[in-house]
Amino acid sequence: MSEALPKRPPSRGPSMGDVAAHAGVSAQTVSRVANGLTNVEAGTRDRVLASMQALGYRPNKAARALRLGRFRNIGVMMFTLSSFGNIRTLEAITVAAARAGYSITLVPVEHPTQHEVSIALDRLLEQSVDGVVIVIESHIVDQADVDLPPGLPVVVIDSAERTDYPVVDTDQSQGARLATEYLLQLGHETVWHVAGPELSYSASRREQAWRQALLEAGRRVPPPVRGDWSAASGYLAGLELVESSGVTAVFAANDQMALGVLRALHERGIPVPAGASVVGFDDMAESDSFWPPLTTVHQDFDVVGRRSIEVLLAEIEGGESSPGTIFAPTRLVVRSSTGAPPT
Amino acid sequence: MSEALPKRPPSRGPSMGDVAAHAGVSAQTVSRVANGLTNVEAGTRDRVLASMQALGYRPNKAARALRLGRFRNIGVMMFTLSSFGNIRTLEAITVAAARAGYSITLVPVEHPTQHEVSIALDRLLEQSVDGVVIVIESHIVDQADVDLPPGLPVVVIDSAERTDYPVVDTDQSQGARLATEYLLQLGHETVWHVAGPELSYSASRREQAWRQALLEAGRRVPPPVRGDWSAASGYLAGLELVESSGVTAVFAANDQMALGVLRALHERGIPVPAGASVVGFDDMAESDSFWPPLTTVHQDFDVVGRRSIEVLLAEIEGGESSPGTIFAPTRLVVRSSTGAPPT
DNA sequence: CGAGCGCATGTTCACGTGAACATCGGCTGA
DNA sequence: TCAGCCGATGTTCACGTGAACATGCGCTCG
Repeated sequence: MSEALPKRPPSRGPSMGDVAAHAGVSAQTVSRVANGLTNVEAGTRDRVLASMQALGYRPNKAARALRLGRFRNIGVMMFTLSSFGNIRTLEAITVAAARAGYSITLVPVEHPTQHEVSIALDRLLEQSVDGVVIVIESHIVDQADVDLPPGLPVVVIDSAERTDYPVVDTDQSQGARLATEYLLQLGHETVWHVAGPELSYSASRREQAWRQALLEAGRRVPPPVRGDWSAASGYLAGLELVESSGVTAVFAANDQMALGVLRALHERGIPVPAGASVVGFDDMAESDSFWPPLTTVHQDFDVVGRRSIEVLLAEIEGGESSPGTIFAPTRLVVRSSTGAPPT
Repeated sequence: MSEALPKRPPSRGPSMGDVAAHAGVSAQTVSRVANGLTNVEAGTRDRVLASMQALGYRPNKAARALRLGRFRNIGVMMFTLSSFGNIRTLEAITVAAARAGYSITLVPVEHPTQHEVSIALDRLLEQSVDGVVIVIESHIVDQADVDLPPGLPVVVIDSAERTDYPVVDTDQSQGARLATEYLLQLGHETVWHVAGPELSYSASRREQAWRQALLEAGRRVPPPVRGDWSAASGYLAGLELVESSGVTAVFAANDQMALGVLRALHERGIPVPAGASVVGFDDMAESDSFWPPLTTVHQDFDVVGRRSIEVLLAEIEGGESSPGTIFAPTRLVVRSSTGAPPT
């Protein structure tokens, strides 16, 4: 928190009053024109528009927000921009919000600690936001002793379990099942798993579905190796898996870790997919160019972003809160990193 | 632009007046406490703080902004979140701004056309922003017939040439030279280049420096192959390069395209680095896990983000505009994708 | 032909805040 | 003892906007 010392007067632009004086009408008429109301005579409207143009008038959002009690602004709280999923989600949210005439205020959380989440949430609430999208492992959000103001519309992404807020998310379970079953179907005896961090709901849901799919097929469930979503952690996990014997199929909880696994396999001279198959999750743009191109579970982040904003706007503008979870389906994208097990 | 129909009154939170009444003081005293002024008796302050707590008071940012003419908000205009550089820059900007007590409003530009840039800029100006960071190929910004309001503080990233605004950027030329000279030093006769899109200043500066370095070393300058930053375009470029004979060293204008080049080389059975060397630009987190791990030019996006905000805040709070360019230095990260040319 | 209605436009006011100025009480120093 | 001053607190006001209400004009219809 640094101090702000306003050294010079913050030159304000022209106001409605200025435009009104220039056009020879009342401020209210300018307001009507600015808001596109129809009950203004064409000639008057043109005159006002001309004056706006001439003076370079721009409506003052602060004044409008103060008057209306609405800001047309949505707060987004996000832990990191390092993960592909978060980035794409943010992009989708931003675009969807912009289309609805809302802007986005992004609040970073540098470290995923309760304390920092509380701080960030606090800062978010002091912003002028009509609603909030939280894209953070909700384990942390749950633990954080923050009480969201009761009236504040909220949507949570990458989360579950709590039923008091609407949740929008990719159907993690379906995707993980897709990946696991595909590998089994190729003839692999079982499937190893490189899991995401413990704190992440998406990670645990993917892991759970992987386990479930194996159990249902009556296969052995090997112990999962845990990473932190990063390619580096995937590499480490890959090295560990290579040590164990009999690993023929690996399902990594995201593409970045899958990339690390691929590296480990290459380093140890294991050909992919001839020696081992690898499947990722996310379908990031680059996974097509991995070596070999990665078979992965495609997530539709655009849908997640769009639906989140829809739900949030329904809350904001309609007042209808709809607790519950909306799932976006996934699909398997088969490329060259998967094949039959070595004989 | 959708219509907003406010169906229910936007429940407002408690105001200073409410807190004042609750604490038995005047609204002005509440204001003083809220702003941390010292001329309030300890007992009074405690009473006010208790009342704030009790009522769940949060200062209304719109009212404050209206009163002060300042918003503590910075607009960021960005074309895409698909490029690693943009993402890291955004992250750095967000963190730096948050540290200074500013929030970030993100405005997306879906397609890099003049028209959309104008629209976006317009929308940004209607937001309550104290300043703007533009992270867009400035070819487009230049062409767009938008006149930024004269008083508005602006910083441009990924740009150059125009001297009326401060520009903060990575030292593209230095980085490209680093990469090219390193490859020559390894014994390669010359260096092929996979360039970025024509519209990008960073791309053209990297290309220019690559050319310059070759010329200075008295080497032949092969025709550059142009991509669009994506791994897919890098793959295509790689296929094209593989056709030409005598390609032993490739400098790709970013890591994503380098990844595509690697894929093309693998596909054609050319070993890296034994058969050909590849260098990227960016040092994205994953490049360490490419196969083989990628030698690349490391950009310090944190510095770029931080310096941008510094310059912008100096403009906003100090009123000192400092046109000119600030360059952040790069460094070469040598990994396993480079080696001596095949004999 | 005049009462009344609809439509364009004007006037008033409050949204929540903080700067400027006003007030009030106690304390210092000649 | 009292003028003067300082520090805590209160009062007034304007920031730019849009809702609610007021005005005034022309036209329709009985």
